[in-house]
Amino acid sequence: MRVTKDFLRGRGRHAMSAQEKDILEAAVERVETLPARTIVTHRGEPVRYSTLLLDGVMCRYMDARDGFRQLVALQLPGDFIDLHGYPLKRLDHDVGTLTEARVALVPHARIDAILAEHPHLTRLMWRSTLLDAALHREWIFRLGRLDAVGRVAHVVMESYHRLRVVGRANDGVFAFPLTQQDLGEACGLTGVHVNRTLRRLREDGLMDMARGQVRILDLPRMARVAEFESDYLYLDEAGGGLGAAPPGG
Amino acid sequence: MRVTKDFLRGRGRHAMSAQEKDILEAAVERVETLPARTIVTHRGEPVRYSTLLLDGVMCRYMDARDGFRQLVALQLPGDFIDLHGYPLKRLDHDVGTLTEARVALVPHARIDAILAEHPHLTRLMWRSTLLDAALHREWIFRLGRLDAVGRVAHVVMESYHRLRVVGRANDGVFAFPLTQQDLGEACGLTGVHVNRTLRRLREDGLMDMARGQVRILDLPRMARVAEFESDYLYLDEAGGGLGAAPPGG
DNA sequence: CGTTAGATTGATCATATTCAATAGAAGTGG
DNA sequence: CCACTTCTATTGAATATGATCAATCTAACG
Repeated sequence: MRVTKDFLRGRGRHAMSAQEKDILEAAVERVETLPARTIVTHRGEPVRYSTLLLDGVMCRYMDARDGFRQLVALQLPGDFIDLHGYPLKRLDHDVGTLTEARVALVPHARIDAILAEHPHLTRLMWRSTLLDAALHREWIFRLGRLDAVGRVAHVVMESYHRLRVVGRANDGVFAFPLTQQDLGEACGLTGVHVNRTLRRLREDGLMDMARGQVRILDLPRMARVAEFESDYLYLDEAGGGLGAAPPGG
Repeated sequence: MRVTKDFLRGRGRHAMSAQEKDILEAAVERVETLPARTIVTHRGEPVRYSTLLLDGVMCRYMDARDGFRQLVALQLPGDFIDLHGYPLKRLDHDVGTLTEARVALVPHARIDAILAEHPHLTRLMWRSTLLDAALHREWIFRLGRLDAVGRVAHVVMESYHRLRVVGRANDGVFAFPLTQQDLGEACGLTGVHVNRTLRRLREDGLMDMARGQVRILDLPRMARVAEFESDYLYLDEAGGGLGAAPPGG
């Protein structure tokens, strides 16, 4: 199985030529499996590799003084997690696993080579980091403008759409192995309040989350309470949207 | 005056060679002045130019259903505002001015040329978009984990540090022409509550904001209540941090 | 079958919102 | 320079939302 199979899948990957896929594949140095609930990169330390998540759920987060943490991103299969670390050389946040995770490691030196020789592939990698930035913005909106119900519904909707394009969700059902505490850390809420919020969503027939599985029961109403519009995910639309066709295939 | 004077100033610009500065300068098609409180780019519409902010304050924001808006970024002089639009081709948010603004426009076609020929400069531009992403993450933290006092203090501290590196702030004093309403839209608070929060900060001797000017009176205490650590701004530190020296200069 | 992490519920408290009114500052036209 | 308008800032009272603290309860697992 090719390790870059899910990278940018459904989000601009069609613009990648077969040759470019090979180049990216060859940039992977090795594949590792990380245990659940492990810190992978600490804020501030120099990074020399970027990580492509193959399976599992990881997160990026920042710690507050009171011991609580704030997730700033949820990373799902296909995400080139810390490609940000390539131009930045160090990260401003921690990276960790939530579940056991299988990752492919790409040394920055090999990315240098891609930059020097493959402008179109460079633009795709650049693009993938900007998809992250777009998610960040939506998270800002979520935290700044939505109430608890909206926030929880929003994370769930976002995760659903992202998992669907990489073949891990269908008909509103998907594995979502976060605790209510984790969800709270993503939504700026306490775990207790997430619990009450989930009960509300369940009683209203919008969704249901139990034993690591989410079932969205009413997509239109979920979208409404979450003020969710999927355009910010840049899922492939008719006409593509990446400009010029890729070279070489 | 060269229009790219403030681009990446204090944030990795030292890694740019004289030749690279010329190339970037030449990529500018024209300079415009935009009136205050104007929408520059609408969510979803295709973008063909990216905008370098020379003077003034602009913002990126998203609208909520209830009519309120959430700022997702505050753009200050030297910012290459919507370079994000280059790999993405359309934006997921609106861009507008808060004050009158002077901007330089760079056609995407010219960025294509830079990508094809200047990998190091490409990495710098990529980097500049990732500095935005780092700010986004900090905003998520701010909204998710800080109370009103912390949030307001945090925006102010961030703006101060950013304005200082482009020579627009000194000794804790700087022009900051946002209304309390604007500040609320950045902090996920109502304008009314921003007012009460500013009063608190003033009465506690931390800072003071009036008639478009901020005076930070106690930097250490401001940093504490805002849980502010400036590392995420990637201000130039000893040793640089951009890896290999630039070519050609 | 005990252990443990996570989920659930209740009671109380803190923080920010909402609604409403008033005050002040800046800009406009006479 | 003043009257007028408008936008912004300020304050109060009532309300709503989510946090905190403290118990259970439940499911998964050795």
